Amino acid sequence: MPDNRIILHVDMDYFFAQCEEREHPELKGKPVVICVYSGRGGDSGAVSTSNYEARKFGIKAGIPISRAKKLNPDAVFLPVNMELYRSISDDIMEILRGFSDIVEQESIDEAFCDITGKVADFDEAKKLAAQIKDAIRQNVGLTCSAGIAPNKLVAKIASDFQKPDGLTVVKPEEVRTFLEPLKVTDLIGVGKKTAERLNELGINTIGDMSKLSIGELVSEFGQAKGAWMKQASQGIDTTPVQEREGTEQIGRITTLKEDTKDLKVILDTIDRLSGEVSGKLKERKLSFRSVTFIGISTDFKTHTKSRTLGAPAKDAGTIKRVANELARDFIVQYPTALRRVGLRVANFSGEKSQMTLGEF
DNA sequence: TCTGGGGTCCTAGGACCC
DNA sequence: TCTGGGGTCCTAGGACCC
Repeated sequence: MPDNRIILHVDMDYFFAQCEEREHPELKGKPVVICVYSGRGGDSGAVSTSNYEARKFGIKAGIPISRAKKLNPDAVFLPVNMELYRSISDDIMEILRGFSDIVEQESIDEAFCDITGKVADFDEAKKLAAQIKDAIRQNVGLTCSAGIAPNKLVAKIASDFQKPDGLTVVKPEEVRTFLEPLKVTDLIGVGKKTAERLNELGINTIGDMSKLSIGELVSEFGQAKGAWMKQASQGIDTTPVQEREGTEQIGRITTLKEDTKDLKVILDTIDRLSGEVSGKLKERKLSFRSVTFIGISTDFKTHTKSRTLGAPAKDAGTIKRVANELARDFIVQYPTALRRVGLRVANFSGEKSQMTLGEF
């Protein structure tokens, strides 16, 4: 796929917190912090999202709630309300579908649109993006940031470039100069670990990275990743915008009231999670073939035990039974206290979304 | 100041098959 | 004494993302 495409990335601004501001207008202008409480009592848990007022105090996603409270005790702390966010997300995706034939929802608050067939050039694309932003503001009452570029990789970086309520266009001839000064972690797919290794090699910016040979990158990061890094650093990305086929896995994970090695506590928790997972499977009319037990030890290391069944299953009983066996095996193998336990099913069959026939 | 919960994608080694 | 090559599936773990 040559890069003569026009790709739009839409990213909602501080989504969860903005949803709460919409529902509770009295919150506007105050620092708002959306929290995931662990259930261990008090302020145990982590920050999921915060609005820009809260970010001024250093309150950002991932930090402990207790720390956020020290940074600003007067901020408004709210628990996540996923149902609300999901329904608002659905409304936003509907609007995007009205403007673009191909919409790939990337997460609850982000999507790519391939608007190549909708506009003649990047100037028209910019006008269309402005219309989309208006439509979302008018109909949903939220602001977002948009990025337009010849591919997904650059469009995503562009949407993040000016926030909130931004609109950034990167034309094909501007891609290299746009990327050059940015940090390597601005490339989606380059995280903390990869950045550390790059920094050790004296590579800090995407421009630095593009000067490494493919051979150097491959010998350091392996064939697939190295080759991808060379391309990405030059702003080359040919992955198509595609409707997602449906989810690949469904899981539930929870923090235990206290760290434990007690098999009974773990099995009781697994029973509860099995029920929740099978409920989700039922909604989506899916059968699974593999079950994974997830144990996170007190040192925050993740361990898994999984099993693939000979034939697809869909009932809560099977999940419960297999998960129980896996949990027992796990306890024998890792005689370590657990902080969190989880369950995941995958290898789905059943109501896969239908093929789109319109194109043929 | 103690650290949530939901995902996707990739890798490496071993089993197994032709 | 030396002993192919390719493919797929499964398990466990890791990096990364929101």
